[in-house]
Amino acid sequence: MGPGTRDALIDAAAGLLDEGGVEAVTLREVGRRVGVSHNAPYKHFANKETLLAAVAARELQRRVAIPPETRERRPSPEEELRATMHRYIAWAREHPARFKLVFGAWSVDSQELGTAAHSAQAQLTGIVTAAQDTGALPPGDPVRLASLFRALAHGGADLASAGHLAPDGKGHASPEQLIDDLLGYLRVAAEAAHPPTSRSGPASSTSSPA
Amino acid sequence: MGPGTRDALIDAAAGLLDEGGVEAVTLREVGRRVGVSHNAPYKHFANKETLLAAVAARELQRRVAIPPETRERRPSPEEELRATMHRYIAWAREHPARFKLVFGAWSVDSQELGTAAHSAQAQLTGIVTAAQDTGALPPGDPVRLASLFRALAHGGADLASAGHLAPDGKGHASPEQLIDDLLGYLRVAAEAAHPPTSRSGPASSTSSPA
DNA sequence: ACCTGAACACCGTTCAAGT
DNA sequence: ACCTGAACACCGTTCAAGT
Repeated sequence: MGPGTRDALIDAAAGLLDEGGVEAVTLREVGRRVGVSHNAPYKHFANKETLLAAVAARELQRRVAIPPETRERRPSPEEELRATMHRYIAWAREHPARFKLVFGAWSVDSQELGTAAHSAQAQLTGIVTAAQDTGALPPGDPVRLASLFRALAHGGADLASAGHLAPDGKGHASPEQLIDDLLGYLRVAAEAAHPPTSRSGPASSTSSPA
Repeated sequence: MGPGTRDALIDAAAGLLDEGGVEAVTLREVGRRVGVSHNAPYKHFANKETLLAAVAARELQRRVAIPPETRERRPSPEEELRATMHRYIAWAREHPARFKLVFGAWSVDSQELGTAAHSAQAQLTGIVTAAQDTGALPPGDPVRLASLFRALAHGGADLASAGHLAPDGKGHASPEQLIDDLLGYLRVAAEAAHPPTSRSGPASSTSSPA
């Protein structure tokens, strides 16, 4: 069997996606690239949407399971949060078609997609909780705070990729800058919420988990 | 001529867009609804994308020029900003296909689309500046602060419309709540930036324009 | 269990005409 | 100036076969 026709089909679809966007992904061209007939894909996927869902699931799984080497030790949870959001934005900018596919409406509900998304969500929430413990973020529901970052990064990346962020062509506000701005405001808000002058030493000392 | 074939084509395309998303907009079905042949649209638009751009431009123009009656006097610029962002989110939720079309990549660069977008941007920046004057928002570049709100509202609406915001089906964070959260954090940051205890009376007194 | 070839209904777009 | 009808190349999907 060798590489497996199914994986080859997913590979070909992903390649077409990167080259020409989702509308360039054609079952006939996918079959052509793999070297099978134009309807061989129907023996592995129910239809075109199911094949696209498989591409999205693979992309999301790869992103969640980033090799630990590249996740170098960050100096603080706040910097890890910043780096995670910047990575998210860079991914959206470098692979806009994959980004739109993964976060588009999933007509078919793939189990793979759901669990991968949930895993990414949990990972981010963990970083947010750690950043709250160091005083970089204000207290409160970490899931909600994580959603705030995720929505900002998502919207910034989407607007930027469509050219709707900078108003006059000036580099007036990159999505990365917006993330940095939010981190700055939240640090100020966190310090106002529980000032570090209260009783103990430096606020960045490790505290007990929430 | 009556209503004009061109406008009728745009109407039909908008109707199909609302009913079945962008992939339901077909030049042949548009012609069918208007009662002309399947390629009569080519006498009014260069191609399908140009017709879609006209639909997007009309939608954006309508949104920018909201009848002043509905823009009731808000008690403060902060509340006007909140209402503007909530309106944006409600629009995205009620008309997801129009939302995606307007903010998708514009392959054809329509002059109409550009100026309407610029006008919406300027309108939002004005509200932000007013909110800064009342001390509800921290000082700094108002264009950048407006981009922060716009990116958050956009991302929240997009994630919510695709079902990617609430992690467990719980109503854990609506886009509107995220906007409210951001407004709360920015108010705290604004008060920390220039505390109202400095010299003058209540911070909400009208000041000179920026 | 996997693949092929013909076929169907649908598209976007072009072109030669019509009035 | 606006519209029509035929035609072309392309799709997604189905079906009857093949091994």
